[in-house]
Amino acid sequence: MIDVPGTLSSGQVFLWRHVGVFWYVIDGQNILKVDDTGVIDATRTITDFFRCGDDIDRMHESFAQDPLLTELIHRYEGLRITNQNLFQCVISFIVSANSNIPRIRRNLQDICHRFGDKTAYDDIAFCLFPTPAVLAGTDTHHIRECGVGYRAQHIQGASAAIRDGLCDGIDRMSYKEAQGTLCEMPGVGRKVADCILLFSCGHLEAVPLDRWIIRVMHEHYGIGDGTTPHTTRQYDILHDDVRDRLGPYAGYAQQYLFKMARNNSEKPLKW
DNA sequence: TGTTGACCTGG
DNA sequence: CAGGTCAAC
Repeated sequence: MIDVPGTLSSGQVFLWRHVGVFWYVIDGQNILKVDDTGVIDATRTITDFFRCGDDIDRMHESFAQDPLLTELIHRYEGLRITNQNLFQCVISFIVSANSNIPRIRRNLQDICHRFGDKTAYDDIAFCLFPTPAVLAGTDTHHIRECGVGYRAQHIQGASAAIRDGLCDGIDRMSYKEAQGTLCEMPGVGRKVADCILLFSCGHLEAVPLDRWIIRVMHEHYGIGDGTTPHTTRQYDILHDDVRDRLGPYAGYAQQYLFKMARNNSEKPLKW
């Protein structure tokens, strides 16, 4: 069973709307229609957005020696890792850098409204995510008008790289190979790359080390010092330690821990 | 290789 | 400060 609202609001995916009993998810040039059981229809292709093939039972077993994760998989039962459109995922997490979730959502919505094709589905108006070619051909001055600030340059550069085929065949690359490819794009460092590797390339060993996770790993596991790594080498060392500790489903574990950290935070979450 | 700051925007 | 990245010492 999938916890659809819980998954959609877990900070992996930003462009979704709740209308009546359905959720509509913008995924590149595709719109997914989702109910509480999962994807039931789409404008283009029905994709396995919620990764229904993942062996959740096996994941539970791999967490058996970890009391915290064992508790969290029950508290947040049904939380999934998503499988998103690559380009939209790249831009989403470039936009996320040094920002916050309410603003990330607003920025991405603005990008769709200004540069994406308008369409209708179930008599509801939507704007699709723009194509790489469109954003690559847009002056950074106009991209900035979406409120993304200095990231506009990165968005344009990454769009051009993808339009020119940089990421072709990335699904067949190893974790390290794909990481190297992704990090060639402006605005994509280790953390953003891990988000893309996990949410779009199916690498469950990818663990995005953001401020929240770094804090949790220090406080609950005694790994790292709780401060954000500032060099790639530092990030890699910490990543190896975290991955070793969380196991083969480290990416899932990260998502549970991220959810916990945010839910325990002082301020009420703004969705 | 390691260290330091700047960087758009808005809550 | 916020789900980092980049570039100049």
